[in-house]
Amino acid sequence: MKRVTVKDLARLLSVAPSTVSRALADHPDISDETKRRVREAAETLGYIPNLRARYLRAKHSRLVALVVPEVNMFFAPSLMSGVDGVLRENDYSLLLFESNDSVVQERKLARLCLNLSVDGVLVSRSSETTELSHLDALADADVPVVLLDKILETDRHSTVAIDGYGAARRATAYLLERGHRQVVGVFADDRLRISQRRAEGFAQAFRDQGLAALEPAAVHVRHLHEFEAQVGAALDALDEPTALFAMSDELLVRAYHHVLSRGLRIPEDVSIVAISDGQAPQFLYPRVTHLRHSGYEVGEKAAHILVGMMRQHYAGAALAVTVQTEMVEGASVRTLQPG
Amino acid sequence: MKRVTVKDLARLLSVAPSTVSRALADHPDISDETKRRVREAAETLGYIPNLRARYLRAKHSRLVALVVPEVNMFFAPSLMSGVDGVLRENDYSLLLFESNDSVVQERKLARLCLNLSVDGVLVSRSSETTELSHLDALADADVPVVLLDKILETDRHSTVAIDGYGAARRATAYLLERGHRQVVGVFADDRLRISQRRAEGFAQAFRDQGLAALEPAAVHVRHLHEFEAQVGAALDALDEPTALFAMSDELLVRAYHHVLSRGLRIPEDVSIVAISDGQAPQFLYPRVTHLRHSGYEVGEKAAHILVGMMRQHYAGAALAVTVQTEMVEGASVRTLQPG
DNA sequence: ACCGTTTCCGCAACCGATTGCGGTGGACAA
DNA sequence: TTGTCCACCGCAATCGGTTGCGGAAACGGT
Repeated sequence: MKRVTVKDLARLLSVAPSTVSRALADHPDISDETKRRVREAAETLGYIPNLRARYLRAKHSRLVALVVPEVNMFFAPSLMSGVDGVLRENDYSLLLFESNDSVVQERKLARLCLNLSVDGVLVSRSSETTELSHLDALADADVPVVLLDKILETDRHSTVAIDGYGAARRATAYLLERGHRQVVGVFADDRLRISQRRAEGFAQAFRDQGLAALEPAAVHVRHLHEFEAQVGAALDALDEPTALFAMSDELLVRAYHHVLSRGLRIPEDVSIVAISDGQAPQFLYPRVTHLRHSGYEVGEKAAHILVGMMRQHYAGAALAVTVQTEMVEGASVRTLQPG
Repeated sequence: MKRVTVKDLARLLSVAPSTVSRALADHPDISDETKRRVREAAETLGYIPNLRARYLRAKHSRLVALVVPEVNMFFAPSLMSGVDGVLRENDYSLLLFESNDSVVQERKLARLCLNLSVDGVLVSRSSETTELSHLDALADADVPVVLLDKILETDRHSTVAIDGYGAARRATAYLLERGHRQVVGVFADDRLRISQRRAEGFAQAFRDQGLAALEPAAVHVRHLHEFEAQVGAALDALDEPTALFAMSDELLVRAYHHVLSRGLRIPEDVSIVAISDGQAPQFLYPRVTHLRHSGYEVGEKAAHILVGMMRQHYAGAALAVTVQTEMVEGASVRTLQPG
């Protein structure tokens, strides 16, 4: 069934397409009688306005692209929900792209965004991405870009991310304050800024407690399939590890499984804390004490900033928003008796 | 910075826009010399083709909408990845929409798809959706629709879903064959076709073993916050429950936590099996025996069918694809000694 | 020298809308 | 009667491309 267009309506009613357009838009230049007739015809013929045509003319698309490294079960869903909610409220539609953790792909996608003339782009960078030059083309074309979650320091684009440093520091302090000394920190790829920052927070917590002498055991897991081997080795390297810190949900659930499969109990033998969005800690047993950061909130904030930029056709300077985390106590940490 | 258009290039080179267009498309009517000049100019001026304009003219959009009830951490991510992969291969872009489990929203989104003239739609229906009339408008406009995962029987649209009935039946049989008799089945909202089918498979397994007399204990959890109460009651109602079946990951992780928090051990006190996409069973301890169905595969298949339909501008009859599940043994089930 | 082919390119319409500007016709005042 | 104003609507351009058709120039053959 061919779609009905403004021209079809115009022909049927023996008026000009422009009249139909204006009538539908309730323009004051059109008489009530004509408006009525046009609306009626539109209704009975099942006229469906073509937004793409309208937007082409208006030089925008009301499309926003979200580029993520991969849609994994941790974090991505809540982030996407946050973004989606804000965009829907503002009548934007969400284009989802996966970069599969490849810069090449990320570059292609940036290009595609330009080709589709999206109004704005949200990027969570791939692990391969070490510089942002491929986003320059977007900025050059006046397409606002906001980096979220997995960001890179930059003053060209606004960024939204959690305070990973602070969260790691507080989480680690939580363990140290309860007498833990033999702590293994589990981090993701050390080439990621996000991992580096959290590892710094981890180390800083030791210094805060005057334990600088204690070399903190930090493991950086580049590939998940090496998890068992790496974390296992780190655990073995310590005399008697009593606690473990995981910088993300993904690492937390693996650490959880690893610890239990070693025959160790939580928290009797090993205590665990993590940085998490709070879902996994809920269904693991015992519930895991964690510094909760809302992916939803990160998505929302980033989307809000983007919407603002799109509205004002580019606002002022680039923002660098940091989302704070909140401590949620579970039952995964034991307080050690001194001695 | 204003974007360079075909007309700009044409003006600069003193040729017609049509010539530029054809040169860029490598049309045989254009001389090599002209093609060279055009390409060079396009390169130096940083010409970026506007796909929306091109597609408008071509009467398509290379946009595919994916409508899901909610982007939760279970299932949705893998499904989306599967869809995304296939679409990307075929040069379609993915529009993601959340219906928030509301029919009203689902209806609005269907309308939006029409307004944006997407080339195809993938729908996982909301829990409120009991009939598909709001999708008729799409079909009427020759927009192919494929239902996936959370489907509804229909002969108007193609569907892709897993064999929930068979999976539930096999999973339950697995327990019964190992001597379990006091089995609690945990299901989602009983108004969902998907829950009903799985509950049927659950019940059928009992009949298969000649245990029809044994009234199977099936719990339907409509709202997650009632989980503890409902499943707790079901467990209490049995003399000595020895096993539990969960129809989804979401229910599995909650059941896992619930069982452990009761002080019961897995599998010594309670055995667990589930239908799952295989992620959660990997990081729970012990690993959970499950019937694995790949959300990725569901997404892929649905996307493939859709692409086929879009290509041939509507294929033949509606397909009803059923994705089979595969048994993955963990260590969550104990074999009971008779007596 | 004449005619048929090629080669190469431009005109103008089109996709489906929106919008600036100009024009017609009627009402009404002078 | 003439002028003015307003209500109402259409023309044509525009967004940024693609494409059917036709035509000019060059070329080749006889």
